[in-house]
Amino acid sequence: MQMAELSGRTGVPVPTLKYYLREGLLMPGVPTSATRSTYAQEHVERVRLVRALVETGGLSLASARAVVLALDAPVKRALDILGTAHEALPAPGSEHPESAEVADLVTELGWQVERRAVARHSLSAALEATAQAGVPVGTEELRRYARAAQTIAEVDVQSAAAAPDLTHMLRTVVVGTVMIDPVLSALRRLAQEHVTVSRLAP
Amino acid sequence: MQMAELSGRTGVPVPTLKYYLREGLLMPGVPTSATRSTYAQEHVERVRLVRALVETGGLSLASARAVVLALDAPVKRALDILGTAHEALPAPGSEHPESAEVADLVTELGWQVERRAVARHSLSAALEATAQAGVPVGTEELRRYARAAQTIAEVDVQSAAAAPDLTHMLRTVVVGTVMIDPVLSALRRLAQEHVTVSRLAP
DNA sequence: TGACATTGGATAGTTCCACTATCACCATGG
DNA sequence: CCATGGTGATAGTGGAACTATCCAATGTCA
Repeated sequence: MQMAELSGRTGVPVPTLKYYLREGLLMPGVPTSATRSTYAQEHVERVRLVRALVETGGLSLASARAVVLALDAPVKRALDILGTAHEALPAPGSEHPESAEVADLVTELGWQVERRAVARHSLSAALEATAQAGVPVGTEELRRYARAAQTIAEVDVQSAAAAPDLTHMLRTVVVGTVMIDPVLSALRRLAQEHVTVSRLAP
Repeated sequence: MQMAELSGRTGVPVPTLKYYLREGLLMPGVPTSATRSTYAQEHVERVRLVRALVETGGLSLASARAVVLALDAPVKRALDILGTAHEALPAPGSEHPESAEVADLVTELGWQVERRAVARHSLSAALEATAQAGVPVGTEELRRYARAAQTIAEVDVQSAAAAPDLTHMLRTVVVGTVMIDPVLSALRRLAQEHVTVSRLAP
């Protein structure tokens, strides 16, 4: 397969594929001559992955590149996978200091989370922003959200554990972490409607 | 308070405030002369809300405007609030057709959700994109995510129900729907680490 | 009173991102 | 053998979100 067919199968225009090549989002094909290369199924999958990350996951091209680079790197131990994944993913508010509220939450729930985990900063920043927006999250609500997040994480980890090898496991964790967020967001809105309707019109 | 002080209190530069004024994101102050207006606390709150929606919620300025317009409109019945909120919020993939998988999920869980609810399309699009990214969500996983989403939605609805009046209720629902997503995302990553660590190193 | 800063309103310019177009040159296949 | 399509390089486009400049009118303070 060469460029035109890759374009046809993915729905991405040729100039854009060239751009992705330049930007390191798509690995080069195998050159068959000075001016020709062929591409394989893995290129099709890569392009589809990039588009999914960008369009649905809301990543910038730069973040998408970090993700695919992480996927290409070899994996040593299962324990490293989550760290690699969370490093490769964009962490909004990573420069925000951790709030006491977050520290309390983590210890109170007995969660085993590194003191320097970026997600602590992200959570602090998100809570701060929510308060700035005029609708602060109460302690009790936060606790209930956290418990729901834990059941979600258990599903995540089980799915990842079902992967046949470490490479697939990394892929499941990285891609899942990015792509399931929109799924959860849509499910939440659906559930909001159900809960509201069943309360007001039982 | 005039423009310079509004800028000082919010940390937003004066030219940007003028821009927000032009774009209808910030309501005009009360003019005290041909070339001067004064701003009040509500303006400070509005600016902070807009910045929170844009920076943390990830909304475009256009979406943020739709949100603040919705907040300014009067509310008639509590039942309309969720509809108003979901209309004002951006719905990724709203043009995507609803998949059979989503229809099945909703009926199977007994969720009372309008046939034409946009969240159905958003969910279909998100699931499709996840599959395109090479990590499809299994039926069983989806069901478990959905149940977790329902507990989250119950917290959402309870928080909203605690509002003193319909205006505050609308505010809680709209802002909460946008701003809690990042909170949940961060909680999920924290929980992933906890679950992983307690599995691998019990 | 007069110097100076600030405001509102208008218009134009900048930066970044994600493409998209064009060009010159080359290789293959019918 | 030459039209078709590929390659790499360079340049251009369009949208979003600011940012800068200018102006005349108006406050503020020495």
